[in-house]
Amino acid sequence: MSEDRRLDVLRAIVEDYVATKEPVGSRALVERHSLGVSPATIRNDMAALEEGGYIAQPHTSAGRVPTDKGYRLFVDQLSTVKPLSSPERRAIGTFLENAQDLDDVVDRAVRLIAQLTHQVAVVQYPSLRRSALRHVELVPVGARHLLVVLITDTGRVEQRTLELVTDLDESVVARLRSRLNVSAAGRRLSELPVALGELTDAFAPADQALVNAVVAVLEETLAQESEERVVLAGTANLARVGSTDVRAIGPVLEALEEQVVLLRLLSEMAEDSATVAVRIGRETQHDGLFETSFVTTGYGDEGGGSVARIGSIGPLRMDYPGTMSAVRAVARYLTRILAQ
Amino acid sequence: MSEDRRLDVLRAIVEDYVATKEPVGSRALVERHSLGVSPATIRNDMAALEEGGYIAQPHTSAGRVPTDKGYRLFVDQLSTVKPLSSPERRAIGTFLENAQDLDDVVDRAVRLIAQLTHQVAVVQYPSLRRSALRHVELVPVGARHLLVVLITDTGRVEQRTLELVTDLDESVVARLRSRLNVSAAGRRLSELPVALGELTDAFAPADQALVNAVVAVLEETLAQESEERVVLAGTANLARVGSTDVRAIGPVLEALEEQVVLLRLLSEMAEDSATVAVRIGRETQHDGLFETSFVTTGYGDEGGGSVARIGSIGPLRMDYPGTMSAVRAVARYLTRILAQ
DNA sequence: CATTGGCACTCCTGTGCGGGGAGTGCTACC
DNA sequence: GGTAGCACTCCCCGCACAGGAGTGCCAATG
Repeated sequence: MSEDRRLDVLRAIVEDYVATKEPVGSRALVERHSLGVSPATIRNDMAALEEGGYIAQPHTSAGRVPTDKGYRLFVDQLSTVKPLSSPERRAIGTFLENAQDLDDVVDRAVRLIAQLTHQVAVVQYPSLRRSALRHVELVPVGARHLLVVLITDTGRVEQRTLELVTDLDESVVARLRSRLNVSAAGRRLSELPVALGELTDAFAPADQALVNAVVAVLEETLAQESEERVVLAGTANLARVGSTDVRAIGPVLEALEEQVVLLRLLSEMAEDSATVAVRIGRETQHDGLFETSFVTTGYGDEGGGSVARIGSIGPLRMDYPGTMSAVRAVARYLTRILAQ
Repeated sequence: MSEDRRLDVLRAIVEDYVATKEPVGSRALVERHSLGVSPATIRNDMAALEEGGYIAQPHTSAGRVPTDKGYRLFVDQLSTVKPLSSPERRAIGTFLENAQDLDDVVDRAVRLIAQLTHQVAVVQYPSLRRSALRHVELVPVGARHLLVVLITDTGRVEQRTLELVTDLDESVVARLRSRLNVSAAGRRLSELPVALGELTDAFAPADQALVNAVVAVLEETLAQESEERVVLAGTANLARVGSTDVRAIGPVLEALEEQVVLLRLLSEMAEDSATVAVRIGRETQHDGLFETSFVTTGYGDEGGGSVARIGSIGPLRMDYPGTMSAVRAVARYLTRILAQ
């Protein structure tokens, strides 16, 4: 029994099942793929694959369906990259080119992925900690409130309101503003604490409370993991005809609304060595996503690490090669756009 | 035949149908509500109600179900306000109190509505045009790009990038910034064009291009209807058990992703005279929402007009009184929070 | 004249049954 | 190892049938 053919059979099963959404039998397999052997032979291979846990049958005398393990093998070794069609490439380019600001870019990107993959798209905003600071603005609001606005090189804007115990002195605020921008601009947010450390000493004791409060807000803002934002699109694709029934999509929607779940997955996948990371079924480690797969990749590369991730979530029986190449293509364009 | 009782019957039908999700027959009606008459009498009333288009039967020999028109009558005349339980009130207060900034407030509010109504929640960001300007910031980015940041009194922050044909002169930028803030701060954005009109004259001819560009960006930003943002939560509630089947929720999700549809509805409903506006079924004028109802109300009152709207979308057979009071309660708290 | 009890009628729903078909596993054979 | 044949399993589909809920109508009544 040839080992190679057995893998061919697995690949054929995955492809057919993805295409037809129905368990695939030995006869259909030899008819649709020129394997050069008889159904009986395929049946032997299938028995071996089932023994190995790569495929399973929903019930006796039904065709076979890939298991999580089967998809995993397919993704790791059997799938070939599927290049996008040139109209698709062009569409990506023109669609993203015309964006106005960061919100717009993110919005367009997420819709684009949803449209290309016909699945749920996820785009993570550029991480605060990995961005560089462009500008800090302090805006007094009334006598005892100060609005702190951060602007990063990726175009992200964050704001915080600060409540003070003493009245504001506009000249102190102005000095602090210019100091902050001198010592902080251009730096990674993760390096900020060091840069801000000595700042306090430059001010009169009476004003140090203000300075410390502002510095604390800055540090707190960039430390907050929770400040990571993700945007979704294409959730309507979950309800496509022929998909699983209604009770299956409820838990998925719940999981997607729990941004915590998505953020955990995204950060875990950032550790993967592969450029395009894939989590299949139970690998997601989350109940609501046991029957879905998650394909992500980083964007906004800057000498190694990426600034955040984008991805697509779909059924176990998704078009892995197509999804992977779509996600990667959009990530490349995104990286290029953000570099400007 | 008493007209009053006929309305009682309609109310009972709506309430029972909402509670049981099943067509309600004449016998069940007399058993569950003490109407004091026999099923036969009720049947006569039902025939009249059906004649009037308020109820319908899915098929011969089934119970009756309210029509859009029936729900409308129920909402307009038959429902009584259902006050929230005091734990609910307290939960709203404490949940919203702890918000940090505008994004946080909006996020909490939308989740809160979703949780209270067990439906899809919608929160619209404070309208730019109806807000007052608190501060304008100009941040040079490189030599020929200028980041324009608007901060409103509702805490909303908007940004635009401006591309210039000449190099920036920092001193001109500084003068423009202070001028802008003097003449624009505290004003309604809708009044801005007037205030900005004469600004150009105060600058040297060489700098007027810059001034005009910035003014143009400001005007454009606040004119853009499309800049209205809405946030959703609770979409998983669409897939609750016992709800309509899977093909019914697809179109709804699509409609919800089309923010345009929501924005149109929200602005239409702002015209309604009632404080809490309701759109039932086909009244939404949108295919995807023909089997849903939309309950909204304004928040952030300022002498008449509200600053934006919040609402909840659910099935035709929703708990209208409960939804209406929940939405109204959250709006009140929101208004109070934003006033600070 | 509104109300009521009775009754025939309609139509949905659940269930059991049988045939057809797809697919498998096994065995004997090349 | 690969192949052909064959018996077996089990799903799916259509169908008939009984049960039941609910209605509409009619005649009787206060």
